Amino acid sequence: MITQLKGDRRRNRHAAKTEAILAAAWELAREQGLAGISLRALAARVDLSQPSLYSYFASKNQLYDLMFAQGNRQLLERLEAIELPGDPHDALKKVSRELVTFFTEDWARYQIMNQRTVPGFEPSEESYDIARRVFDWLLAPLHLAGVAAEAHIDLFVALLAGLSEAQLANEPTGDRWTRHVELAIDMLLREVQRS
Amino acid sequence: MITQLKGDRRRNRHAAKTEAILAAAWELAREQGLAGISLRALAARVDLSQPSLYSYFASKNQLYDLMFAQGNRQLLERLEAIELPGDPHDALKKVSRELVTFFTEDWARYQIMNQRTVPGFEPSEESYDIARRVFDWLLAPLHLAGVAAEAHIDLFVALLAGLSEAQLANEPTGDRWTRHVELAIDMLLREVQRS
DNA sequence: GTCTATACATCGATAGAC
DNA sequence: GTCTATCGATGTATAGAC
Repeated sequence: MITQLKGDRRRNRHAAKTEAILAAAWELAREQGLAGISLRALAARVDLSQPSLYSYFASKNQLYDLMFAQGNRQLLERLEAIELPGDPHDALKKVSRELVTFFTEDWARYQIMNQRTVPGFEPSEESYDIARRVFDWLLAPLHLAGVAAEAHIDLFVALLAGLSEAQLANEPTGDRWTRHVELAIDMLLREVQRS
Repeated sequence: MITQLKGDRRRNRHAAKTEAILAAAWELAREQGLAGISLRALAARVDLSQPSLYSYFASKNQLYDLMFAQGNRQLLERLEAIELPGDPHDALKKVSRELVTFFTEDWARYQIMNQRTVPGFEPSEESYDIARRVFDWLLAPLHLAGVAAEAHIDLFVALLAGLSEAQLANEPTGDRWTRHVELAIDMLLREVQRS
């Protein structure tokens, strides 16, 4: 029983430290780019020696995997917190706005979630499952708004990714592209109705 | 006169070797990712010692800059080679198809041209000028098709970038996203006409 | 121009002591 | 778990012979 409690405490300490390391990794990624994370700099930020990091993840790629999973978990949380308007078109617009806001508020997070930018990195099955859950969640408001054909869903994905990426690549802090989200959804919904 | 010819020959040899180095760099980038280019591996591919590369560019970032410029020059060439249909809508579709084909046929090229993926790299003024010339070239078929408002031009950019990137990130060899290029342009042109 | 040789700092990763 | 020490590879750069 005491051993059990001790085990729990150890697990909690370990999890808390892992959280702190991840937070520092996001900081570094925002400052230096995703590929610019160095394990020595990361260790220094959390008062560990560089080899000690390997008690928390087995390789740099696994650190990226943790970040990928965390990004997708954050997005799922944000989506589930939305209060959806009754009108399906308005609901889809609100979801789209949230998506683009989420993506453009952290360039490093967008990179790891949506681009293939780190040479050797592939998300693990478990982490990719979370990304799948995000996509599945999106299907409900899409279907309610009449966006059900694969072509239209793919256009939806391309539109939001394109607006987010153009914003991030050309003008990280402005809204020249993201302000067109609602216009883009209107356009897509008219296309859906036409067909 | 003879000296002149000799100088020309030397310049030609130098330019030819630079071409070969660039070609090898593209190969490496396609295999290992843009950031995965190592100067030692690059030198080995063109039968040079690593320090000898410095006779052709002053730093790795300048190599990236040469690649950025070459990618944009290739795109401009491809665009100028298009035989444009008389109908402005068809013309814009043909241009869009060419753009998406160009982007999706080489992931490394897309990365350096459109993403901010290499930590320290910024294109030089001269190289960025070529990118500007590409954009300026695109304005003509866009205007002819009635796409003149900034919002609509930005939507055009976002649509093509989004389709290209979704294709490259999720299914590098297929056409699940790129096949919707013409549909996307139809959709955009209807939006333009409406307003 | 090109080479060999060498230097320095940095990187991810591992071995082994405690 | 954490450390020190170390490994091999990297990018960058220079010296000096040919």
